[in-house]
Amino acid sequence: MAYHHGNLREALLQRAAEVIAERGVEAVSLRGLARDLGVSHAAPSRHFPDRRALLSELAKDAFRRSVEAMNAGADAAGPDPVARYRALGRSYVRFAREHPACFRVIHHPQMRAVEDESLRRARRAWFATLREGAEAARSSGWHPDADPDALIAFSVAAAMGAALLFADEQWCEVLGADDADALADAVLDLVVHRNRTTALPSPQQPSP
Amino acid sequence: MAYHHGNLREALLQRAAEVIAERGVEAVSLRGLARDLGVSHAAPSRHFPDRRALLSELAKDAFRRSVEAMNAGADAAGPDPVARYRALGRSYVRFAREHPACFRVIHHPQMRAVEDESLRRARRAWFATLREGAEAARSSGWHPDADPDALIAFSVAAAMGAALLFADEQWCEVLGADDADALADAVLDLVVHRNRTTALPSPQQPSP
DNA sequence: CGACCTATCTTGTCGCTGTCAACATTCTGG
DNA sequence: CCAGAATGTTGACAGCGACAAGATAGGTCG
Repeated sequence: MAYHHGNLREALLQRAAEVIAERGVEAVSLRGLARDLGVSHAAPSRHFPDRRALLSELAKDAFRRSVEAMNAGADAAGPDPVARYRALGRSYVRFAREHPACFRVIHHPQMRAVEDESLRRARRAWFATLREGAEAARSSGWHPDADPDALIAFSVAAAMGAALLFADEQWCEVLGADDADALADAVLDLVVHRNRTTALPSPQQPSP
Repeated sequence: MAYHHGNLREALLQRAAEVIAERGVEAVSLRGLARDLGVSHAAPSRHFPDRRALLSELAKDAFRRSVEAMNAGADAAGPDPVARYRALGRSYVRFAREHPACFRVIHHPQMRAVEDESLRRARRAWFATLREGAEAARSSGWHPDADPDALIAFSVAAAMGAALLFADEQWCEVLGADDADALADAVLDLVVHRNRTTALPSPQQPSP
């Protein structure tokens, strides 16, 4: 048995993600992770000064991966900005559903108080991705008359709210969603619904 | 000094709400509350078997008060179901902004796992309030062609997302909202925006 | 009045946690 | 090869939730 674990840092992050997925963020304890990995109770402190730092690292990675997923979804949706914007939101909700641990740690109250600048940057990058998508969609006929700031705030609220809802088993049950993915898509259709009060210049759009 | 506190239960709830507003749900500890109130560390256990029970009680009360606020807002908005529905959402966001402790405890991850039946009922009552408002609005011309279940889910997602956003100082800053209340109203306008693809029968509506 | 009962609060204890300090081992670069 | 950095261990301390046993107050009924 090696004295050095070899890759304790990554092992801690991975095991923490498992614990979060199984029993929530609250159930993550540095000592518990150390036990699970067969190292001494203070070993994690060599890689993360405190519990928050570990969760912060997880959150940072979760933001990065969710942005990747959103961009990939948008790219797969083709050139139309509104379609891309819808795919952005859809990808975020899917990401939240497929990676509950990531989503939970991102939105955990404890993470709101963290000062860590790199985490802040990750959060801002996520926001920027959504904002740019919303602005492009607006330029392309999505609520062209609305206040841009309001549209962005609406986008963030809808994305977070939908992800919160559909990543939560209890909420899905309350909503009576047999097929949560389908219901999530229907909700996104309502978000992205083109505002027909003004004529749309863009010629090609599969009427929703 | 009386041996009996007299009204320890209420004092605990009140102090816990203060702590949540100041430092978040995580900062609430039974021992800390006991210290603040000048009683012994085990005194709270006579009124709440464990920490969860205290938070659950706070959440229950928060649900009750938010439903009251929503109903009051709707009643003040007059008879038009769409206007009432919009007021419902607006009142919820305002409630979240004015009572951050209530909102935080309601949506705290730890509260999702609670078995307490009375808490479940309180949550369902909140949901029912929003659902009925959404269904009435639909009957009155709000997205009449959309799937009712999707409309309800959209309503819940938008309400939770908007409240999450506008009850959070950091998010308000990121959104660049000088006047968060005004921006929240603009977001709600986007949510409640009448779908003009179908003619609206109702005669009186202040076009947004 | 006094015995009793119940609700309430206190004291003491246990195991868990995060965090720090001191020490041990392994790895690595010069 | 060896000094220092990186990594892991051991030990300790305070704070926490939770439980058990005992103390005190308020009321009830003889």
